[in-house]
Amino acid sequence: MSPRRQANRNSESVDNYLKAILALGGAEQRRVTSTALADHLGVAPASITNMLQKLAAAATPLVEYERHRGVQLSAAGKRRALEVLRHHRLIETFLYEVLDYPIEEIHEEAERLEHFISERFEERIAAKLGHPRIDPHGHSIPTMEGEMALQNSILLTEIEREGVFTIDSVSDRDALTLRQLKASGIKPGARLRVRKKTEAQGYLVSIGRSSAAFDLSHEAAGDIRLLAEQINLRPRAI
Amino acid sequence: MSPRRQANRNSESVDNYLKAILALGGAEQRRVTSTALADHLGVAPASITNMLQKLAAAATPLVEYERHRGVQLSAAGKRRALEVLRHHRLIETFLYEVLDYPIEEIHEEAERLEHFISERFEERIAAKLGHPRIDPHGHSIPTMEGEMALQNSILLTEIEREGVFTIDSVSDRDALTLRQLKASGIKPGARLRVRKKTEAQGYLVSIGRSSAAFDLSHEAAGDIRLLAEQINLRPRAI
DNA sequence: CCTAATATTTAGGTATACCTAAATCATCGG
DNA sequence: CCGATGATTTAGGTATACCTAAATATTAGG
Repeated sequence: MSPRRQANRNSESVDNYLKAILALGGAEQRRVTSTALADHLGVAPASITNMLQKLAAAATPLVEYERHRGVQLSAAGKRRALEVLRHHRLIETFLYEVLDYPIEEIHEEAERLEHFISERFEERIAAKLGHPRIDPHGHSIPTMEGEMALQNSILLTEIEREGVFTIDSVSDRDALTLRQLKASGIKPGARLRVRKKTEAQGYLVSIGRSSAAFDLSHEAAGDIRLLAEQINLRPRAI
Repeated sequence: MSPRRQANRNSESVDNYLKAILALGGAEQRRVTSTALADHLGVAPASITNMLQKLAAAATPLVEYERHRGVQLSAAGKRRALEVLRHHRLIETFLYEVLDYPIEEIHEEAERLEHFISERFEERIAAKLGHPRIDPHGHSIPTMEGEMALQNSILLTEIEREGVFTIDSVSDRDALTLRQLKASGIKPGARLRVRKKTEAQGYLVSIGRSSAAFDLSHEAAGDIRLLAEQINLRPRAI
């Protein structure tokens, strides 16, 4: 009857800090600055400092933190961050595959629910989906053991030469952008021809075999990753 | 990016107060005392008073409250309470039907998730389930418009005469009790023969056509409701 | 009708997770 | 190498939702 949750579970806020540190630190687990976290989480820098001090001082510290030197996840923190990320991506896959959500709506729902589902729920939806390794955005889903496949892909914004690529993933950062990209046929697995950079740091691209080209803003291009292995480079720069 | 939720949504705590007032006030919406709420929610009586004052003083009050005279839901409070109850029962049905949860585990999971699902999630699982009106415990599910069918059933503990009854619902109040009742074949739709009251306010009953009788504690009997229409009364008291 | 027991409320305190304003630290350019 | 700028932290404050202890209101029994 008590409204309290299990004492061993982190709060939603703590989960979000851990996820943010994981995301901003990248695969190499770089130290993350307070400012970057403040930006990412939409919280005042002073609040970040407070929370990091608390997370570092806990009985089992979730982060390693030194004043003015940024923060990294501890083993326990990384474990939880990956668990929440697994929840997020499994829920997204479930909403898309089982509940027929439009792809641009799965992120927001998963963002809320990821903190509250039980181990059993996680296990059941994973089983229902056949233990998927990739979510509908093309992102890899960490395993139950906290392993995550490295993303062998590069950002569209890092492309220096014209060519034809396979789209690896499209970020769920912004629902509107995602909806627009979907409408243009830009989704994981699709073929993308990069024609040239536009004056405003954007890209002129076309999809599949179509020759109809359109512009991608720099921001939208930053949401698109291309499969590194299948890159078909052309000799001249764009 | 902000960790905050929509400002118009109640907190988990508020939802739980509203649900408790709905449950304790019964179909007739009787006034509910602070003590009853304190008991039900596992919270100190002083905390109840505090919360009720806040709920009553809100811009759109969720309850009507007078010092020392108990509390009732306002129209807005009742609307939200029924929405949360609908969420609870739809989620329970979904966990049971789609995710193959054992019945004694659906309550706890639904209790957490009911506060966090969106309208879209609610609508999608309802559609997937064919807009069910009864949950796996035999409880009726409020409609999207906030209508709930009256339960035309009586508590086993109110039975005064021996007879054969159809089980209408079995409460999800306690997972252990529910598991034990399930193991004895006590579930909605089953036939229950009530033989006699035992010395300790319990009941001697048997299931289906079986003549094997067993004891139900008074507490367990309080979790079982019997279909009022189909009651087959015997002439003598038990 | 009055008092004792019980129910309820008031008062004051805690932890979480935010905030703003002010102070301090780090680093880069001259 | 030293000060200005920007990054970060400290200090002090807010709201939510709980708590305990003390005060007060209600009700029921004699």
